[in-house]
Amino acid sequence: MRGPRKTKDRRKLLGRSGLTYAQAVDIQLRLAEQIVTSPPARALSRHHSRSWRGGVPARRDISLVAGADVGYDKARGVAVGGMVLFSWPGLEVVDVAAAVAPLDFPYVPGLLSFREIPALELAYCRLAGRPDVIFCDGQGIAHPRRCGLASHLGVILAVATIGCAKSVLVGEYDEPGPARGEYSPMRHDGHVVGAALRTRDGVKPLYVSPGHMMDVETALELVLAAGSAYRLPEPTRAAHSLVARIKRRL
DNA sequence: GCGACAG
DNA sequence: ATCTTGTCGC
Repeated sequence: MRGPRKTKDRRKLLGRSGLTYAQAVDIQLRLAEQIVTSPPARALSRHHSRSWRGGVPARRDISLVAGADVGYDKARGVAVGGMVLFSWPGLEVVDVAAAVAPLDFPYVPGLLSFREIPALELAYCRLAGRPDVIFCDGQGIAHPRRCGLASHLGVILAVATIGCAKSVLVGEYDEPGPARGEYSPMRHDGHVVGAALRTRDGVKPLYVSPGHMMDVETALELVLAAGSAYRLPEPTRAAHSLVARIKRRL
């Protein structure tokens, strides 16, 4: 017997999660119905409450943001979740939190959230403050069932989220222009589910999609305002390095 | 049946 | 994601 055995049995339990593929899919379908597609406190901000401080757009409805990421320790069979809290729009680190959780769910395309959310939820609870928006490493609604990691996390935590993926899961798009800020919509099933955004000149685009309490335009605006030195927004980048740091200490 | 497939 | 140093390019 050789080659990667597929998880074709939708009735077979996935890892030690106690969930079958079919059950996980049902959960996503229910979560997707709870996704709010408009940004938080929209009436208070929007075009008029915007001001500029240090070149970063400020919004009255956002004073704290967070970056989230997860890393794995295959040997120990655990997932390390990390969250970094930032002031907004100043982008100063306010707090960091990490958590280790058992890795009981396998990596299955389309079901990533079940594998990473346990560690993220725990790290979130350990955070000193409550972010108004969380930048996640993965898809939001740019997902087969409109329930990627960012959407799933946003709904269960009741927090606005944005999916910042390094590669595509689903959706078609035209290559955006080469300059930072240029983007092109990603479509799936006849819907715009996100956008391929050039966060740095001449670099591979970042795939941005709304998670929860978010829309594409606001997501793009916030991602661009959350960093310009690297392809990934600062919050997500900080969370990634935090996780890497924690993993070494194990 | 043949590819594609977040992290 | 993870295994891993140096190296080619702007």
